[in-house]
Amino acid sequence: MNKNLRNAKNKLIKDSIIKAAREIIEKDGLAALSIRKLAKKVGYSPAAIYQYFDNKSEIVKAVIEEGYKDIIKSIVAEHSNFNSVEEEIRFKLKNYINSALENKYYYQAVMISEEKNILQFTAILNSDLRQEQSALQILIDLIKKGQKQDEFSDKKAENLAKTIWTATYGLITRMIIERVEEQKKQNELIESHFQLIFSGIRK
Amino acid sequence: MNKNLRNAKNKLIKDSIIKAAREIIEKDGLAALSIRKLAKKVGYSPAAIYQYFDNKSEIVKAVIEEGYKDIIKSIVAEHSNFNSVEEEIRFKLKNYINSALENKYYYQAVMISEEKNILQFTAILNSDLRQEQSALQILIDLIKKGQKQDEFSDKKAENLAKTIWTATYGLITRMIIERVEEQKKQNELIESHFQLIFSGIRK
Amino acid sequence: MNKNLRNAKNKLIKDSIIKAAREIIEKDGLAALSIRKLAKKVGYSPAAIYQYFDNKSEIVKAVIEEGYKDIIKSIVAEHSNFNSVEEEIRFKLKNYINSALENKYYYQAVMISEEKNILQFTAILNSDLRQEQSALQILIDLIKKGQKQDEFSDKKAENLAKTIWTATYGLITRMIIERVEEQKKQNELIESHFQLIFSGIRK
Amino acid sequence: MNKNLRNAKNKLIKDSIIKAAREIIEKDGLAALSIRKLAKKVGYSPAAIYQYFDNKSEIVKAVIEEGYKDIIKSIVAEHSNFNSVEEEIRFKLKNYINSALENKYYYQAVMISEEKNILQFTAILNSDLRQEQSALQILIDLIKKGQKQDEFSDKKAENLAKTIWTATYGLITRMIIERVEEQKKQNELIESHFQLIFSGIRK
DNA sequence: CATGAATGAGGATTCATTCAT
DNA sequence: GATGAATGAATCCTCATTCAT
Repeated sequence: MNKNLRNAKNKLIKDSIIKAAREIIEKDGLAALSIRKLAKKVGYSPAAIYQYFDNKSEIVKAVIEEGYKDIIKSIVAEHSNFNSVEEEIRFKLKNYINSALENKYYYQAVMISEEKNILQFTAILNSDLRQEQSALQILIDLIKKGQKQDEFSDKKAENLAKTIWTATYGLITRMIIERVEEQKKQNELIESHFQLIFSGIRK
Repeated sequence: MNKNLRNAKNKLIKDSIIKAAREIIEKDGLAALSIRKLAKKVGYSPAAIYQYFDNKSEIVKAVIEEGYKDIIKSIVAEHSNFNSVEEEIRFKLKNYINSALENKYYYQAVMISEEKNILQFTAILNSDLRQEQSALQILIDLIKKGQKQDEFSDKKAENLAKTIWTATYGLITRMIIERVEEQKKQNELIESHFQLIFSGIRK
Repeated sequence: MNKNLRNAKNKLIKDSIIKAAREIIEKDGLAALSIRKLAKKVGYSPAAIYQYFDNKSEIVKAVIEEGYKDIIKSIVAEHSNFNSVEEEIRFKLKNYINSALENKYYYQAVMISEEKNILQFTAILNSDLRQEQSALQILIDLIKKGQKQDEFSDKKAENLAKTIWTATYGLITRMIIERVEEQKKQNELIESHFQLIFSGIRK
Repeated sequence: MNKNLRNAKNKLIKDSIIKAAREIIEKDGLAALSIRKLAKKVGYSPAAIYQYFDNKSEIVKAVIEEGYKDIIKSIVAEHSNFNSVEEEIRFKLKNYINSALENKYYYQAVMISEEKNILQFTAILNSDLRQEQSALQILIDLIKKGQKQDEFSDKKAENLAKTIWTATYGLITRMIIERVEEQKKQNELIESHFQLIFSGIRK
């Protein structure tokens, strides 16, 4: 159908805009994203952008949504069999960390933003802001599972999850800012991080 | 000497500019710092600012350089007698967290910076960058003390310190970004954070 | 005939565009009329509009041309029996004023226009421009009637009519611009206006 | 003094901006006034304009204020001895009308505007909007004077004044729109207008 | 030493209009 | 006939920076 074709084409262009926006953010930070720069990168006039998005903030939202999905995927990623819940959480957090480190500046730009649009995806602590709770919720569920299996101690799962999450965020961010890029060093830090966490919650 | 006098005066003015800039950053965030606003606050013309700093980014650099010391002070602050090393660490970290939360935007601006001059103060993980290791070193020393007193388990003190530090940084940063401002909520999160850490290192 | 059919259809669409434009003007003022808004309202694409009108100003012209007749109708409206000519004039002017106030922005757009096509309908003073003199002529005739019946003084009827007309136009326009919308206030002003006029022409 | 000189220079430029703005308005209407056009006309960059005015609306306000003063002056203009209040009012209104006709488009642009900034000067009917009531107040005072001297009938002075004013506004506006430019015709219309008014209020 | 004046570049949007399809 | 896509020009406004004075 003609209409389908058009929709597809439309989506293609939308995607190319999002991609360009993401690249700008990754390279120069969220603050550097301007419609003009974006349009130039995509090869359109600034006005043309508005045919695909209502305003800048819609673009930002789309970029984040799109991009955050990727990061979240890493934590949702199923894996056949784990010997313990700890192993499962380790595996998922590791995935998340790697995924974040592969998109350093993008991750940072996104996580630092105080725009409502974005906080709705990134908020961990403030549930008033959060809309999609997937990431945190998954962690909470896993902890509860671990508690049921008598693997973890009986602290409030939500608090544990939040704490683990902020701690992990801190680790990732410092690694990015301080340019810890050597695999070995990264792994050492991550391992140390996990050890602290899990000796903290293990029974 | 004439020259000395001039230098002194020059430094005085530079300092007043830095102070004003810091206040603006703290009040409205780094993005809100403009030369015009700054000049107005200092009582000079925008052009005059350029007699003391080459450009805006020099000012930002100076502000940040100038001020991390304040934040660090909070952790050095001596306090007479503690019943345990844990108590001492809790006390100092709490001080640090409070100090950071009292200077939210400023703290964030400082900690996010990737300038070498600044990383020299703020780097936790990358010892190549760090020059003055005070903050981290204090924590390492405390952990070692706790280990000697058989209070803490025998993991590598430096790694523990780094992990605690990045975790704490993560907590602070998320509280700032997500505007967790209620005292009660803050304390709950901080307590949860401490519990995880200390059950992780306690013997 | 095919051609006739086509023409008819064409006119139908043109009319729907004009109608939509008029509604926009009436609702938000002439300045708010944009092709996009118009197209949306008619259910066409902006580009389609250009198949029926060369450009925006043609549309505006058409809207205005189309519609003054409506306003004029209000003054022609017959009414059975009046006790005096004054009463009749009052009745008709009141009708006219109300009709104008019900189409505020539209009325204003029409009356302000300096297009020849439109002045042909709206001109009061300049008889060179006026073609259809209905509105003014009616007033002139009424005044003459009043003079014959010894109700009005013997000034030149045409001048009186023009003066009454411009005065009424002034009243309406100021009420629109200054948003005098309360019925009571409107009536008070209109009554005061009539009193001045009629004590000016009564014998 | 240096400062005085600067202030004077500053005022000169401000005035030149106002003058240019006024010319644009007179030529193409208020809607055509843009900062860019204005800057070009004055020979400055758009940004420079903002050194003299905070924003566009301040400019518009200044233009009106400045210009409306001129028009108002005409009505305030003292004249030695009048034989009657009627004569005085006639004289002042005549001045006002002439002054308006000398600045046709400017007058129209100003009087048609619905911006609060401007209505504050131009509002006649709606005293909520009006701030500087000079023009209307003068007329009210004159009417009261005429009533005291038993020259005018005892209708409510404020209503009379408003009615006279809106009527006069209507006359002026129609003369402008319909391009009644011949002196003789203008005078005839004005005279007819005055006759209606004064036979309406004379005792 | 200080500043007022000036600017170019850039910020987000909106608009009338065109043109290939 | 109709439209989606595209654009250039315009809107107001802000900013860091420069320079003559």
